[in-house]
Amino acid sequence: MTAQLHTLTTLTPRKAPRQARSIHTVGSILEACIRVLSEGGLERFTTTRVAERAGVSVGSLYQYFPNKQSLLAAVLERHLTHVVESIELACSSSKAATTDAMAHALVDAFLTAKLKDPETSASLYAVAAEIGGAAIVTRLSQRARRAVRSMLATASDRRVPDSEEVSSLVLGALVGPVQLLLAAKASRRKAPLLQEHLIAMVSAYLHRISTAVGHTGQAS
Amino acid sequence: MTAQLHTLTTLTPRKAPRQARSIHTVGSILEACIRVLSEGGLERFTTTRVAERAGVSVGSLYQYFPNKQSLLAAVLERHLTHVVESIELACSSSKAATTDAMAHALVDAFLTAKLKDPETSASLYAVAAEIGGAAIVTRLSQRARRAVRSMLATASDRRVPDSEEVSSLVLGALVGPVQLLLAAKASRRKAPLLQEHLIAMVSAYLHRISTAVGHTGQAS
Amino acid sequence: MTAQLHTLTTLTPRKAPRQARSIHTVGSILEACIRVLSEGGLERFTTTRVAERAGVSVGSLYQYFPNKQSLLAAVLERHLTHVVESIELACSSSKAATTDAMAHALVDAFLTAKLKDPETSASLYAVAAEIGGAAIVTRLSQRARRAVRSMLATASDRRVPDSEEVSSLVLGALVGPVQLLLAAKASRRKAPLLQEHLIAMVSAYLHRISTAVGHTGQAS
Amino acid sequence: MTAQLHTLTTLTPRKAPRQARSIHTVGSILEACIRVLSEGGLERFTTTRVAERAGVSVGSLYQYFPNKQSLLAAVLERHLTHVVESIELACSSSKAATTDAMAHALVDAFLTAKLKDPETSASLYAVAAEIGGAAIVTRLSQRARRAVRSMLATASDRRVPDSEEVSSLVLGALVGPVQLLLAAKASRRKAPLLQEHLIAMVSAYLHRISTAVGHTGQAS
DNA sequence: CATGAATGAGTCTTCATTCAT
DNA sequence: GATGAATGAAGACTCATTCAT
Repeated sequence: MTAQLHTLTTLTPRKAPRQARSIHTVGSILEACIRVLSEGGLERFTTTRVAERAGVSVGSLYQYFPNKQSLLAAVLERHLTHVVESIELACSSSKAATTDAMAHALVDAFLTAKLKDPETSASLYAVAAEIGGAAIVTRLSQRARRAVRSMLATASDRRVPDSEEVSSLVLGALVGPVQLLLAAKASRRKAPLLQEHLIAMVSAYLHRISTAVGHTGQAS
Repeated sequence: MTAQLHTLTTLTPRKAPRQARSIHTVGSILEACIRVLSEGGLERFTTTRVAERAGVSVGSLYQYFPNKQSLLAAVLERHLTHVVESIELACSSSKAATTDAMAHALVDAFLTAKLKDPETSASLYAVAAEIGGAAIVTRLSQRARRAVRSMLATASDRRVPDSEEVSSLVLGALVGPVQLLLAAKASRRKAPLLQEHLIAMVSAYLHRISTAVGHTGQAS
Repeated sequence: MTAQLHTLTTLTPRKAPRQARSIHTVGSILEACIRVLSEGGLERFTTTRVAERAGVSVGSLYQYFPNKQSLLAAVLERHLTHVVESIELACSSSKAATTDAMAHALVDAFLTAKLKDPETSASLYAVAAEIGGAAIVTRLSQRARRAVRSMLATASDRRVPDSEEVSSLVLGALVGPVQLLLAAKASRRKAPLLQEHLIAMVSAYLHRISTAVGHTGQAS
Repeated sequence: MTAQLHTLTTLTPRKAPRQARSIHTVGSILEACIRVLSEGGLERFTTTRVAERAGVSVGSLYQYFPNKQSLLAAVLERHLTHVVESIELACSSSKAATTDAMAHALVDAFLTAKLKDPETSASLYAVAAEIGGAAIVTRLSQRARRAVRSMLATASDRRVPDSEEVSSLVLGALVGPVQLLLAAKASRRKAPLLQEHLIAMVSAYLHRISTAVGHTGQAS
């Protein structure tokens, strides 16, 4: 944890791996990051340990990542990107659906993405809370918000007010409960029940803030 | 960030400060922790710096706290305890109220407690995500859940199903959006709008999962 | 040899040693620097080795010197300051003397200072040639030039043109031969002969560029 | 700056480049050394960087030079050899001339060689001060001394005592001032003035230590 | 022969913790 | 009890050198 981590050094990978061997190396390094992170948290996350776990030398690690911070950034980015892409997919697939269907699709996508590898998700919270992590979170959550917002604008049954607040809140309402669940390490078992309630909550919220449209719509 | 932090040494303060001077010392140390944390994050959090900021020597610091980890634990505990107590107060004050009033009171209490000192709240997320932090979070969130749950059982207008899930979800739904807000460092400005939406969401959710009771109940 | 050494970090000692113990520590660290430098040159000069030789821990070393570079700077500065002060003393003592006496005093002072501890002098050439070293050399050689210049202005027998060039050249003419001598590791033995020739050279040079004054002056 | 540099492995190029391509490669590597040295000093001098700048792979570099040290040795040797050859040429051209002419020719040759590429000269001082460098300097300065000595023996106007000391001093008197000039980075501008003074000094010195010969000799 | 990915010993530097004063 | 100098284990990162392709 030297001072350099705070200076705005490049966090992007040092060289794009072209050769098959390189790709494999980078891949196993990122895998190792996750493993090391799950095992001992951010505190036990050292470049040496990552290299060991990845089966490469520290030197090789530094050939692809300029510093420790960039490793964490890469892992976090990869994970969040996956989650956001799931959300984006769900959102674009649910365009012109009812708000209930949207709530269902969104919750489904988020839970599936987040709980597929609970260990990874859980261990990345610490990374997200770090100095460099916040920026990544902010950037990607914005992408997710945009997706949600443009989906909501197409709801077939109701007119949802088009505000930044709504998508923020919907996503936040998903993030919070899941985080608490993961912190308690009781993920798998409780997931189905959580899903049901989350859908209820999002759906109810959307009803509450929107107005019915079409021939047979009714207010909440 | 050395290994010592992981050995499960005592995290509780070394001695209960009885004398006035001691109480003051401990207080200023904890204040210093917050300041150091806000300034440089967990990464720049060192015992030396805390002692400096607190105006005491490292030696004295170690007289009251057995190790660095215990400092962080104490700060996190103090903060979360304050938040939970606010929630408990709101919950006990709102017993026998309507679910809408409950939603209002709960959101109010939580937002007030969390956004009073946004810097502190924000910097403690990293601490909470650390290995030792999760336990504290889990423990105190349980206390909060219990408070919410027993409040909901007394709702005057509706019968809310008495499940662990509901209180978890309600709290989670508060935690998530606030965390995203704090991460984006846009706390103060957006707070009122967030409050309104959070109340709407919680209230709508409680309506959705509950059934009306009494002479003038109506379905959601 | 990490990148930090190039950034203009503070090279001044970290804290002024007040207590007796501290003074001793700083002293032994500087002594150790010299020893390490003589033994293995700049290349083998590592903070660990210096600490070892000084009989202190690396941590202590870093309590007094912010980084490796500052150690080198301190040693070089100390050595050159000593040499310059010898020169200044000789110059002020020889004011109003003849140019021959001046040449004699100057050469004497310089040789004595430089050859008292030949190992130290020799090992510091590498340090002087380093990035940070050049600045120190330039600064202190300027001080020496000023001393020489103001001495020459007072010559009793001749009028020496008052130019920057002259003092530069005189000093340079001392530095060069001594450096070659030290590089050849044949210092002690050849010193007396060198001294004689250096005096001859400086004296002849001063005669050549100056004009006689007083009742019986004659041109060179 | 690792330990390997000290093991006394061969410092001579690995194979004599016979083929045109090899010659070119070696040449560009040495050029690259100079550039790298000028840019970042000895500290930033790495084999990777040299290879990069030379447009060859590290592997190729190691085909021609057994280790990093040998690169530095080669560059220093090349530079000093050039300087010495200039001196030798001047000395052999000035045989049987007057001491004044000799002084003039010598100073001219030295300054021209040293100040042609001031950056190179300046950056090589650090190399010369390194462990391996001293030997090269000593060896080549001996060659220069020999040239000067045998020139002085043929002076037409004066009888210069034939001692090792004299040539040492004359050369040292050139080296010192030039080094100080280069360290101050004020090379070009001050060069003419320095030249004049150096000639005056060397010439005056030679007069002082020699005796006039022939029909029209006069004392100093 | 050329390449450049991989290696890992070795460096600097920090910081939690202790303990003599 | 208070102090803060001393400790040294541990971590991030570099770079000379090798060798499989």
